[in-house]
Amino acid sequence: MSSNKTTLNIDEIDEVIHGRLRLGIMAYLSAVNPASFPELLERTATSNGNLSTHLTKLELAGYISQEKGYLGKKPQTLVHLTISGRKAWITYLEAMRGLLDG
Amino acid sequence: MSSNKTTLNIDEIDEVIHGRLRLGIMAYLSAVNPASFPELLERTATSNGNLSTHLTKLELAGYISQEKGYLGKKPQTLVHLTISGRKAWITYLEAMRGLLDG
DNA sequence: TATTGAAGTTTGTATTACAAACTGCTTTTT
DNA sequence: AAAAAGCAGTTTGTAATACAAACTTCAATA
Repeated sequence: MSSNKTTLNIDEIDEVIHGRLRLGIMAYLSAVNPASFPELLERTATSNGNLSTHLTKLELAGYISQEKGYLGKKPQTLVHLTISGRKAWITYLEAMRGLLDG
Repeated sequence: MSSNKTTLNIDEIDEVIHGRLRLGIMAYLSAVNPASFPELLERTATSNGNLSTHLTKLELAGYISQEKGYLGKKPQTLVHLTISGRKAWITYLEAMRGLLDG
């Protein structure tokens, strides 16, 4: 069994995904994949520095990959949700729904 | 309108509630109100020090109140979800559902 | 050729999360 | 009766986290 009467399963909540900004990134990527860095910047309304560090964390966890290429002559990073990332997202959704729906 | 095309509404996610342990506390209190300190300790499977500090945060936000009394001769703190806390919980649920159901 | 600008990264700081250590009271053991 | 153990919770110290300011690099424009 995945949960019992004596403990809430908050330990099942993946902290890498749970962080507010990373949650936004993952939610967006789950719908739009890949997405560019500037696109994520606009959607999440954060600073580029902050976005960069959080993308690095997601990348280290294996949930996204960053494809550094060019759009014309401008550098453009495309952020891809990986297979592992999509699985983690599904798992996160289930854990949260379990918690939120009581 | 509460959301538009250009931004995810991650700023609507209440950080006081979103923290993993506080989320567990709030979820539990939304079903069992009030709950005792030892009861929360068991359900959340954390240390008493950590539970104490997070309860203080929730209290400062006005989401819970701590009623210090006695069960026989043992001190017992009962943790109550406040009206404001329940409202904030509902709001949080809606924000998260919006984000997760995408 | 200087200046502006876009696309990111690195660095510094303030906040947060967590558990170890502590306090105070009660019950049990010797 | 004194010491030891246990329950209930708080305070304190440290490691990790989040965030934006400052920096880097290259391209387009004045």
